[in-house]
Amino acid sequence: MKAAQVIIDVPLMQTDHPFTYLIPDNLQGLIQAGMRVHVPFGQGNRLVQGIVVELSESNDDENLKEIREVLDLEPVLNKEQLQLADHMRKTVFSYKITCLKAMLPNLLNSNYDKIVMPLDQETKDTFFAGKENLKFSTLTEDQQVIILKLKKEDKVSFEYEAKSRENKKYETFIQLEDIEKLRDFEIPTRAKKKQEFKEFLLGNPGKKQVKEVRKNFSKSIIDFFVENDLVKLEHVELRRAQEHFDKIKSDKPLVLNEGQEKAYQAVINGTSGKPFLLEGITGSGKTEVYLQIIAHTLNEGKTAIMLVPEISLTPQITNRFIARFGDQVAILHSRLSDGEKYDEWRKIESGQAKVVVGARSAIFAPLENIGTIIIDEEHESSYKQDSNPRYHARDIALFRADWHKAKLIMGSATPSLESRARADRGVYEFLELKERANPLARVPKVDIIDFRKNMNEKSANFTMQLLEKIQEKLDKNEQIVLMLNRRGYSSFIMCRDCGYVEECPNCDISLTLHMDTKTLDCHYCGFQEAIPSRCPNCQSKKFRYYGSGTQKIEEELNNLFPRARILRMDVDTTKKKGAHEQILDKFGNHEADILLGTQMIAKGLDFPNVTLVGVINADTALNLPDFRSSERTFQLLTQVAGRAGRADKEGEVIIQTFNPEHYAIKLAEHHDYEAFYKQEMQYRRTLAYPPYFYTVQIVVSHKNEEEAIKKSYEIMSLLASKVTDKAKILGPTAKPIARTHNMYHYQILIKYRFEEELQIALNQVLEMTQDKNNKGLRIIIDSEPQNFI
DNA sequence: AGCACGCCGACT
DNA sequence: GTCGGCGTGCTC
Repeated sequence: MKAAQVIIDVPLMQTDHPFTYLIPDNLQGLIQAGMRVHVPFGQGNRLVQGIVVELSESNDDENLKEIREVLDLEPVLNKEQLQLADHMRKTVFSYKITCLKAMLPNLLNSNYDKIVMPLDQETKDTFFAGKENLKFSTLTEDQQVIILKLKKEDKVSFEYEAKSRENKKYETFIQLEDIEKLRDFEIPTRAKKKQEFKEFLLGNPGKKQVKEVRKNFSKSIIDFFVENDLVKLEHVELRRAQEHFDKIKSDKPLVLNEGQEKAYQAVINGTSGKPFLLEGITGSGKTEVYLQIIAHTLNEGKTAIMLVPEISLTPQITNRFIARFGDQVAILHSRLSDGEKYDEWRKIESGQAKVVVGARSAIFAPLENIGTIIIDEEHESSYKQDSNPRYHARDIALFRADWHKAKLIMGSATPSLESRARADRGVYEFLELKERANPLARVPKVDIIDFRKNMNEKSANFTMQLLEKIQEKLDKNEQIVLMLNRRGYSSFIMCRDCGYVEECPNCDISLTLHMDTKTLDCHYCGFQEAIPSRCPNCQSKKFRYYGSGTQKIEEELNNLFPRARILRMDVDTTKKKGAHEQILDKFGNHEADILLGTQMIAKGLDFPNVTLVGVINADTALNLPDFRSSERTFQLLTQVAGRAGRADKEGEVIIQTFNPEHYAIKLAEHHDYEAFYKQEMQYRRTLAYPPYFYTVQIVVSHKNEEEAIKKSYEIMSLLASKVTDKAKILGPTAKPIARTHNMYHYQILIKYRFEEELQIALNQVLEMTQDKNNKGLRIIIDSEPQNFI
């Protein structure tokens, strides 16, 4: 009999393989690989969603269950995506279903529920109050407990339900059927409203929104005309994020300068099949090159994906794509609602969209015939997903570019060392943009101020130099961007008498002070409490705020420059949907003089009136226990520095630091990426870090600290026995934040070059979690981790 | 995960 | 003597 191989939506090691289901007669011929189905699973035959990965033949098996229903008319995953999932399963150490689901919009995942039905009259009359059935999920927790008891007593039965959440938005339109027929249709003169509607229709024979018509005419009037076949109602599928598109004026390609033209030609004429690394200084006009490459791709009848880091996915950027390519563009944004994401997904899937602009997950866009994939700001660590499946968009891009024989372009002003090194070895083709696109815009002047030598009694956060510059720019009515490097650095509350610092009860970190909500928050587990009025330890009232959160700096700025208008942009002020854009719009319209924010202001903003960029604390990230901290600091400083003086006005940058001699800071002063690259490579070589070595991190967590330690040593020796002596195993060590969510975390880092057995060994480690004497053990395997904190 | 089967303590 | 607690194991 015909059967299908189905991957079940139960993300566990034991179920991480295809299950065989028979295809019942009524579904014969309807099922294809890549479709979603509902299948009965387990002894209770509860319905779960699954994805058909293959059709097969079953010879005898009457032990197999049948597929209950198909959710799609067409596959939602194509052959390429199914293969990609296979590839991911081998490389990212997460379950196949998790990989598959990463490629689908959330709305295509089913919700599960149980319909409860009473089996005897008494139960029906009492608990069900006469109703035929109840939805399990609508009951309170107490009621659910009662139902489970009734089930045991055989007084109720369950029917399992699985429902796709898929929903499309429709708009109803009125369409006039036949104008002659309407004209001849007689309406009694007494029916004033109907007469009026007839006149209205004759005057406006085109298609009209029911929503609009209903403002003047009631539903019964419209129904009367529908019943008499004078008009018909049409349900038209609507795209939820559409309105926005219509407002953007289209534009024309700009003339490329020599450098841009060279890069453009190299890409479109390239035949080697190698990916390109485009290293271009800030303001060198990379985006215009991308736009023209995409235009070329579209001319060839192919499609394109453009990846941008989430924080740079601002209207400023997306509008440029919409202006150039109009309705062929689909934007995938993490701020979109599930419905909006689903609409964009379908626009792509149907072939209507040819250019997809989006953050990390947009790399899975269901485009056919891809000609170009571009990854902008290639070095951004946000391209690596830090939850399952832990994929790097770059790796997915390599797979897809290979499959489609598409051009892959990775661009950055400060490429990741991994990519830059590959360009050196000829794995990537190296392209450079050395001039600014606007020849009038000069490279900003960068001043490094040594914090230690320039203490200021007026302020703990600002040197005199920076304060004077701010005043100077304010006097000239020019704008200022101030960046607070908040990584590993935030405000906490400490008792002056006994030194007590309030810590999270679940995690070993101090709580962060939030003045706006008057609370202490844990940034890891979300724990929140009111600021205590006395020290919980010694009852003293002398609390002091330490550290410099943006809120604190804002307050200080308000005192120092009472007349300056200040905008603050950080996680707290951008939580709300659209808040991000609002703040930037306001600043762009010069409704504020100073924009104060965390790293999010460093990315891709372009404000011509900004002539001063101040970095309040350049080096807080430098001290983090992460081998990429220098690289990150250099990238960040180079990026913010690029924010100053992009138009005709000269820009100035002031960097305050405690480590003025550090190469990451000194080389940022001269925007010297190549020198930084050379120096950092030496350091990576001596310490055997990427790009000289690959890394894989194993995090072992358990509620009980001893258990966590014991298991991590077990895992370490298992792995040690499988790798060659060329691989280096570090740890196990406690994670920098050893406890979060009431779990203890230990990590092992393996550095290696060629280890054939490693992948198999790591999968064995994953299987260990399933062992019954490893209850409560959680293991995360992260290949090429981006963050070590 | 979620459900069934199965083996031990406190109740009619 | 039974009810129901949750530990153990399986899911096409």
